[in-house]
Amino acid sequence: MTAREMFVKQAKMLKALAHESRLMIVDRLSRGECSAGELWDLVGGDQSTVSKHLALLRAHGIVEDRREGTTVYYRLLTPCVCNFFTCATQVLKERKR
Amino acid sequence: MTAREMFVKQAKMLKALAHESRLMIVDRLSRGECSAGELWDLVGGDQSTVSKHLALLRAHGIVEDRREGTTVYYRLLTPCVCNFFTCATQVLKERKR
DNA sequence: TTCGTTATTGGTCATATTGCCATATAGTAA
DNA sequence: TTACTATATGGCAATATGACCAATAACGAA
Repeated sequence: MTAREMFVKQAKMLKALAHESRLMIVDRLSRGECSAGELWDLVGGDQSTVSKHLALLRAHGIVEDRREGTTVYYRLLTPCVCNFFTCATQVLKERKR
Repeated sequence: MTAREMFVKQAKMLKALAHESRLMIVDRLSRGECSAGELWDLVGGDQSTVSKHLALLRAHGIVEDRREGTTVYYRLLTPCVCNFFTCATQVLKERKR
């Protein structure tokens, strides 16, 4: 893989995370599995909008789902995405100086 | 600051990074200061496009510039953004499993 | 089967992002 | 001043993204 291809992949990953609602979802999932409904309660707005955010995260391999009856539970596929929060917090903190 | 506001800020930061060309720029700057022209050579495309990417990074406090004659040098304002690369690499590696 | 609940998908519109062209600005040198 | 180099900005068209509404699908219970 060329360096450029690597940057393209990384950019796609970042884009998949770079949204307020999706960050909320990831943050919540970092504390454990959670149903789509609960995530909707958390994020607000239209239910289909939240579902689409989940679909996007799924498409990028950030979350996985499992169905139990009518309920779909989501969990982080790669818990290390939480490192992004640590990074982002650090950067925002730096900026204040 | 509410949790939501925090997510909004983090999302903006991630968006500012979430582009192939801007990642290339940040990666290059992580190895030291560099002129706009050199960054253009690196990234390719139109000069004004690269300039706009730089302006965006500047607007988000990710890079700083300094002018020396007609040349403008850029550097990372918050070197810790490099942590994002480490994170992203980890996540992409995890996905392959 | 039909009903009710939960979640996803399709359609559409508004807005944001990106890239290129042309132009403008900042600085140096003659 | 003019000419030249290095960068930045304005404008526009193409594309991408996000939010909502409506319709659909998946499942359990009756």
